Amino acid sequence: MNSLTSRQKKALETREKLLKTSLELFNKHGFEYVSVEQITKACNVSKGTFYTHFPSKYDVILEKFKELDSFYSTVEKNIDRTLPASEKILLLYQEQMKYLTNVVGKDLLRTMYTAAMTNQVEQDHYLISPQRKIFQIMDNYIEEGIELGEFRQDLKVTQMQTIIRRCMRANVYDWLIHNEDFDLATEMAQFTTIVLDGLKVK
Amino acid sequence: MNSLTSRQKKALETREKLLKTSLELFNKHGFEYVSVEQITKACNVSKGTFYTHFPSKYDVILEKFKELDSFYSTVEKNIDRTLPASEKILLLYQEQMKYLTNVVGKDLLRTMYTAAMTNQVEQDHYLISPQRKIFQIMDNYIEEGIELGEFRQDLKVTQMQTIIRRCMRANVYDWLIHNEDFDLATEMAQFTTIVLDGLKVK
DNA sequence: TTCATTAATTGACCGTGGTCATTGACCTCG
DNA sequence: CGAGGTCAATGACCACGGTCAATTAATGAA
Repeated sequence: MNSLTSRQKKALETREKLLKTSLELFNKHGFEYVSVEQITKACNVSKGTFYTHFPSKYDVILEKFKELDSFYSTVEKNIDRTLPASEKILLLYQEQMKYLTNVVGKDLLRTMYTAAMTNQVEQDHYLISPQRKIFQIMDNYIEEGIELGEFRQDLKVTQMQTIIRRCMRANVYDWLIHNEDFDLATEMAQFTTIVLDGLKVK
Repeated sequence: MNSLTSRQKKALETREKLLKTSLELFNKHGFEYVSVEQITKACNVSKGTFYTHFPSKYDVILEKFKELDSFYSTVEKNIDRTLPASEKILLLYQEQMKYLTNVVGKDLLRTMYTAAMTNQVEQDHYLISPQRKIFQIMDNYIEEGIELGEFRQDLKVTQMQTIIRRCMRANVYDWLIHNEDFDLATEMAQFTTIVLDGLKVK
């Protein structure tokens, strides 16, 4: 079962401590205002140690986002299967936006959206990876909507998927660059409704 | 007319030299790979001088974008006035995307989109400032479309404007985070068509 | 038990964007 | 003129994210 050597266990402990402390400090003071040294000092390790566990300061946050997947699975189960695809999509996004607003927060989200542009390294960023649970769920809804004649049939499925995803990022990005807070869930619903309207059979 | 003292003239010269050199170097090596010191050395001034003329490395780029406005005015004149509003909007965006792709380039654009998120300082970033010429033109088209019964009347004008603008940023942002190049103008057209469809009277 | 191998940890070090007290050329006005 | 003020220019300085050769200690084969 637990086939870790004591060395590996210790390393994992260090990693977890760094992760936890980082996120705590980010939440408290904001990502930009927390230095790596501050984190490592709080953990009583050296600066270099941080980088044996995480490729960069940004990558710590990715971990937080990967947690999200389990959340989406829960949401999916609570969505009435008999609803039309477009409404399911709206509901799923609605829940996601609430989560992003209330749990993740503008600061971490901003960091993610920035990293997606600047970290040219990774072939493709998590933000657009089709592996993401939420996209898989969404894709099912879209296929369903096409099959049941709710959506137009003249567009490729992949095109539609791209559009729906882009829709999401559009609202989040705009939320991030507006200092004046607007309600992300509401805006998302409005915008997405219009796009879905454009995707429906006339 | 030219009421500048010789000191002010010299300062302006320095500023222009810095601006020109910066943009040249950015174009040649990429924004991230050009240091402020590199720029100032090429201009035979000290590092500090750069910061008497520009608040930050990013801000140099803003200048480049402000040039854009004259370009939009030209485009507007070449658009057939008798076309429906939705087509005018599409054409204008089309031209903008070409310009961004061919003249501005991914690198500078990415910098802009990043700065919009990170520079919390400014009340509202250029990217969303309603003062931008392109938005003013767009807004006219939208009002026209509503008045002439092309667009739905149940949405506020400002809401529609927000949606159309968000539409633009959505495609640009996605273009920036996809390493795999896609044709920005084409994607923009597809996406915007669908949104405009959702905005039209049924 | 011994000792070469392996991997986590260290912290001095680098280059960067940005700051600011200081300088001195130029401007202004008596 | 000339003195006092102004402001563009300077460059040493700072803090930060990130690197890496050296160190340390756990591991496992003989």
